[in-house]
Amino acid sequence: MTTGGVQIGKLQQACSHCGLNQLCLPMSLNEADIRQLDEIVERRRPLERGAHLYRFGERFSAIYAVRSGSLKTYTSTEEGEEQVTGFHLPGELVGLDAINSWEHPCSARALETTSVCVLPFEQLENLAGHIPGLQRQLLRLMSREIFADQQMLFAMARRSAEERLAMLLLSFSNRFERRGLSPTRFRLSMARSELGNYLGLAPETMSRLFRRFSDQGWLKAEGREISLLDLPALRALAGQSEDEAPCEGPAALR
Amino acid sequence: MTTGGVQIGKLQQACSHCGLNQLCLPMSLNEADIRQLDEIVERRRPLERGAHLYRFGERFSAIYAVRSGSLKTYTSTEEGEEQVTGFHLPGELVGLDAINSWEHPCSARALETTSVCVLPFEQLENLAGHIPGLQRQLLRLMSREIFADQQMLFAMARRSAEERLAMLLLSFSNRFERRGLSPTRFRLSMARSELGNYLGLAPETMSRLFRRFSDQGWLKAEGREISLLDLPALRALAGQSEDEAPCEGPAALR
DNA sequence: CGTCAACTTGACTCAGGTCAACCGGTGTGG
DNA sequence: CCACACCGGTTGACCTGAGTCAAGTTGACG
Repeated sequence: MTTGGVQIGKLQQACSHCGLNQLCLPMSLNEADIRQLDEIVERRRPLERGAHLYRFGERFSAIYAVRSGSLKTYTSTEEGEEQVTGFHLPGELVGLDAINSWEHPCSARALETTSVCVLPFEQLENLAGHIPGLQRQLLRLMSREIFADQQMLFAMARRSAEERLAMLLLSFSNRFERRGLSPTRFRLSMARSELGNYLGLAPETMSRLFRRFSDQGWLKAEGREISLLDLPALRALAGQSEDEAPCEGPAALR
Repeated sequence: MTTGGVQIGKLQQACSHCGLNQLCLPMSLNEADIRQLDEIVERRRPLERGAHLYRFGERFSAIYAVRSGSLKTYTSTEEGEEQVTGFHLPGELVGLDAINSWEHPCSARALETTSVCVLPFEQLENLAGHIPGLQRQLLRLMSREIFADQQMLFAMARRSAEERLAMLLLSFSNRFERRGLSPTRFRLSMARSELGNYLGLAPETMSRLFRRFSDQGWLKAEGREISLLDLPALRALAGQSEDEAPCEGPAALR
């Protein structure tokens, strides 16, 4: 047992036993392929709240899958402005934006105690060349990220503050639901101001929005504990028709 | 010779002779690998201005590389609102956002007479499994797209209308320059209102911005013919420091 | 108990949207 | 060949959603 971000060994959970494997990279791989993937996955001891997984400008060496907890990724300018580019929940990959330049173009920081699986990129690339299903899944996940960013772009360009918040809440709702958790009651691990930053809104605006939403009876918010009380109303606001498959479409919003 | 979108044969230019091959997928492949890539590339007769390369909801079968001309991609809601998600110049790939769902989540339409190379996805995937350099380049280009979308997100969330326009103009400038064209004089193939839509701005605002920019002596605009007269001023506005490598960083903005 | 950060609330401001009128080029059909 | 319509663009007047600033309030934690 050593200090630092040192590997703890492949003792416990392998991908094959991980409850998230149907959301994550192993999705639709067979037993043997998953075993090969397991060979290259490193598991470190968890990050503490506020700790960085990587920082802007660091050399890229691996992509990461969130195993438990949550992360935010953000860029910052010289002037110190910060822009949150995403919140990442268990089963989701981070670091895909660094493949191009081999440098992380943003930083990733734990919002709570968080453990990740480390996927050393060169080995992953190599393995993907041998396992078509893995290559495909990697491309799919990157494609999904592109799509999600475009949805978000649309939201930022054309949607009002209310609509954006509704979309974000539904996005969380869907992402919790996919993991088998309640789609209507969940605890957010980030501050209002971080949500606001992500949506391009001032913290004061967030506060007013939450108030308006709970006055309308659409949700109850006790601090970071959220209950969504009227999904149809939120969907209507977010511009999702009632029957729209909530797992595809705008719901894939990050 | 047949009608419709039929293949015209691999007569003329193969990737190996294409002037864009250092921007496009073949980048950093060797002769032999490029030949294999050439095997699967289809080249159709050009799209006319206004014609669709694909439409929202269509089954995904291939990604496309722009060879000449230009495209816009856009999503539209049931209510008929349209949101431009990108402009695509020669050497750039489109359709990457469809890999995830096997359906195009947006439409792509030619802004002028445009020819594209068709890369049937299953064959491309297969080939990428055999040619590590190809797989890597594909991942790189997708990664770059993710990064560019995030830059754009940042711009939409935190930047003023002026700053956004400056960024977009510099993006075009850089993209023309990479192709060996003038970074300061170019013809845009899209309407002001399409630029505005992309940036989340009303056409009236675009008009006022162009006026303000030319009053300041930063550019001259005669219709769609643009001359950038003061790159440093535009860079300052866009938040790029003078010496910042213009080919990486925010310049990769699409 | 004091401190600090997250969150609220209210008052005011302003960037950019909306609406309406108008201009000039271009295509079209009589 | 001309009249008309249409589209993209421009300009002005006005309005409003959300940012900003300032002053609390609440809650967690040492």
